[in-house]
Amino acid sequence: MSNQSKPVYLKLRDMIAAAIIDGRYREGEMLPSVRALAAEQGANPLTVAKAYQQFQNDGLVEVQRGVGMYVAKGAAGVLRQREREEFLKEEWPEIRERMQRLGISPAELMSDA
Amino acid sequence: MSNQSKPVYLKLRDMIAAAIIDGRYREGEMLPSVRALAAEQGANPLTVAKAYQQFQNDGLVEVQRGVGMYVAKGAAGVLRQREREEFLKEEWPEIRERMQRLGISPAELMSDA
DNA sequence: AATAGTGCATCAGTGCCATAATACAGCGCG
DNA sequence: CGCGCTGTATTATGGCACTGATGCACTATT
Repeated sequence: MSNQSKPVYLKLRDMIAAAIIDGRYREGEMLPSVRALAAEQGANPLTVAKAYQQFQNDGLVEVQRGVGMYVAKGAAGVLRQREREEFLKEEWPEIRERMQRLGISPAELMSDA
Repeated sequence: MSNQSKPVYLKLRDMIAAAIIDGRYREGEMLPSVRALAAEQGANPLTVAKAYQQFQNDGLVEVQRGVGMYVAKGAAGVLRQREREEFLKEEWPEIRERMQRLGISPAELMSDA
């Protein structure tokens, strides 16, 4: 679902958020430059910048102009907590309702790791 | 998630599909007319027509020109089966991965009815 | 100073979505 | 027939989000 018709900058945003939460981008470390990530992902630098901007506004990354962007202290925790609440409050109720409608029992989903 | 920035015609499509699966629009029964549903939902008749069209192409509703549209026989089953497969194959893996990342255990969500 | 790397702002182009205003075509009923 | 209800086709238009190209401002390094 997330890899289909979703805007590129949102896919990038989720990708970056996941990397921060998972610790692949560690706190205090430098993030990939706009141009570098753009080249790596085959996207436009501006699109990548737009993805980064969301984190700047929330203070989750600190910008040093002419240098680069760094993961702020505590960003991983804040991000995980925020997404957690968002998931439980906004997304899960609809998912649950949908499963109920489609007759999908929770048991059959728990099997694999 | 489904009620946010999604195009109107897709929201209507999902709404109608849910109604058919739940049996609120029963097989053989007449669907709300394009104009009626448009007025009820505060949407444009053309947008409603666009939503209905998806079902016509799949033969899930039968059109009697000048009369109205009827839910085809077996539409509910086909629809539920199709959405079921789509959910299990496309959506659930990503949901599961996300839950894992956020540290949400499936068990705590399945409890209530 | 020169250079190359950062992020950022501005402007423009493109495509999808939604709407509007009509007009047309088929059916049922009085 | 005449009226009113169906769905459908056409064309045009405005809005909005996404994407993109270019150039500028800033910093570190040499």
